[in-house]
Amino acid sequence: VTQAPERKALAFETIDEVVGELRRAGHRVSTPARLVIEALFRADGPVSAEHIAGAQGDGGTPLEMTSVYRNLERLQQLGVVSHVHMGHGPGLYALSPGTDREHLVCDRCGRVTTVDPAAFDAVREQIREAFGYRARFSHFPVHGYCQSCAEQLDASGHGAPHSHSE
Amino acid sequence: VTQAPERKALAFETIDEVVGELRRAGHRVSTPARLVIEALFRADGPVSAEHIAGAQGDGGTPLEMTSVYRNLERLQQLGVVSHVHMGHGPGLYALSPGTDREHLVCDRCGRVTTVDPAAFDAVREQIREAFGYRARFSHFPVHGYCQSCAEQLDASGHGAPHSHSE
DNA sequence: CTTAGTGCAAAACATTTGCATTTAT
DNA sequence: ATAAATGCAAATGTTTTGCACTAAG
Repeated sequence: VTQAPERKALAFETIDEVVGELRRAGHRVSTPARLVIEALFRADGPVSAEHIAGAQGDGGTPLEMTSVYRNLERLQQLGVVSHVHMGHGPGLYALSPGTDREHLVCDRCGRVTTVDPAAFDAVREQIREAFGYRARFSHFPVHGYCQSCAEQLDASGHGAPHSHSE
Repeated sequence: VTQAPERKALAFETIDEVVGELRRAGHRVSTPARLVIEALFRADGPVSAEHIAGAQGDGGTPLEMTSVYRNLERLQQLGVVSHVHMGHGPGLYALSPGTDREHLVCDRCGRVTTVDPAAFDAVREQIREAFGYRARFSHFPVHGYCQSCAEQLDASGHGAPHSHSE
């Protein structure tokens, strides 16, 4: 299933690197800004703005949501951060190449399968050939039916009797 | 690029068919319910709840949003309707197999390319082989970079300098 | 008759905006 | 000193919920 990696867009490895990127772009680096960045580095996957607001290492005052959003926006503009949507919840933010986790969600049973991005290389390549697009399946999860649900549906005749509301 | 179709889940062709499906499931069919269904049949693509509320053929009172949502929910439960998300706007609803339009959106220039679902058959097949999933790329658009943006980014070195905020 | 479905008002939720104040530079 | 970024409050847009009332069966 797994293909050759070939990752390229170099990730930001340290907080200072990101801070530097901010300054290079003419931004100031305030305390909330730094805390947002720290939270992103501390996170082990995409996290919500809310999570970031409450996630200071020191147990200090939670960040203002406003400030979190403004910082995330700024960081996204710089390409340092990107966000994904899982289901209908809030957007989830992560340091840029960190969002590269592909999710397959079953519209019937709700099962979520997380796969290594490399597993999609062949698919991505095919899309590139067909449409010229460099697809990235990480912004939104890939929806569909998992094997067992697909089989059950095939058996039962009609279309999509249930749907996990998602 | 295009593969053999092999569509299967039979669509609902008439309003009465849908009404019948509702009753079969033990639901009553009120005037708002009927108007929502009519609006979906009248629509030529996925439409927002708001659109449906204001879209009666007769220029009567607009539907209650509440009622529209409740009916859409019910219809989704029955598999008659499904919804998709385009960008960060409201959910867009359509009669079930009607949402089968694949969208490629460029994260940089915002360009949206709509392609026939058949164009994705090869990709879908590959995913089926690799993960057992029957993928459906229509619930969320496929994100990525269009050819020209990808080329510009390749040229300029680093990761993702802009992003259309999406 | 019965109760599913409605209408209306209000809440919930994620996010954005305005503006006076703070603060990084 | 200057203007970027904050904090707070209020608005936005989408969807959900509570509840008394209406109407579909």
